[in-house]
Amino acid sequence: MTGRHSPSEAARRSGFSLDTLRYYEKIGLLADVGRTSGGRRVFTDDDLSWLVLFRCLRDTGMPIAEMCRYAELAREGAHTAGERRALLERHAQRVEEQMTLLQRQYDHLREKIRFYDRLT
Amino acid sequence: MTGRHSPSEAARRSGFSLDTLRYYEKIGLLADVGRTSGGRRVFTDDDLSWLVLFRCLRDTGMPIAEMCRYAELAREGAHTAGERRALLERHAQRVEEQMTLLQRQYDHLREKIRFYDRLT
DNA sequence: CTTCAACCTGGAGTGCGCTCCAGGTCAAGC
DNA sequence: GCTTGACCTGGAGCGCACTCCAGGTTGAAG
Repeated sequence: MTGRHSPSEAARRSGFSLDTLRYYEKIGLLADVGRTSGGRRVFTDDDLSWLVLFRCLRDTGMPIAEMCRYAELAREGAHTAGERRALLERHAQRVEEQMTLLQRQYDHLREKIRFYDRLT
Repeated sequence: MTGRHSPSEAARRSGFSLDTLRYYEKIGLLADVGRTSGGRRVFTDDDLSWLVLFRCLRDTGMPIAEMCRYAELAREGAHTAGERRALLERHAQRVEEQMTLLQRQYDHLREKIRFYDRLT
């Protein structure tokens, strides 16, 4: 149940590269990653969940500094839950704006393509 | 009718900074920008249309190199219209994928926020 | 026991897209 | 004529998020 995953598996399942996983650990985004006796990383299911969240946040354009802030809050304990929620909510609102803009510019783009179609 | 616009106006209307406008000219994205006798840039309505298009392409994540390619094709004349259309179509398809991913990750994010709501 | 792919570390390098700066020029309003 | 703010050039610098590298270690399979 409590799965133990190799670096390459964590990379495959999260969509991050091995270098990125190491980088995320180095900057303190991913803390306390376990090791085998030989020094190799072991990712728990919990680590995997964090990576999936990071994937979500990165894909929606959150800067790494803000993900660090979120992770830090989580490490501070349950009493930061409100602040964490607020951070995510603010981000979600930015994403909504981003989606609106993207849709609008996509429409412009399609319009432009139709212009070429009328040309032929 | 054939408007002549100052750099600051072009910046305001396109959403690019003055430095970015100069940069776009330097790399050849925006070609043949007019000058006053004193050496100041004068942007035509046509230049403005290009800037609006670049704004659209940038907002949808097209790399500058690809915008250069597009602009170059346009300069080559009408016989490149098909290739230009294809370039925009490929880009539009990438944007669609981007929108799908963004929507999916936004849903995850909202789910995560609901998790905090159930906590209180 | 050997092999070899996966993994390790610290640190340097990369690509992108601007952004800033110094040191000057231009032109509209007083 | 003077001031002042917008503008000019060439080139350096920056922030972000990785990505790559050298040189070494580990551990499962045969």
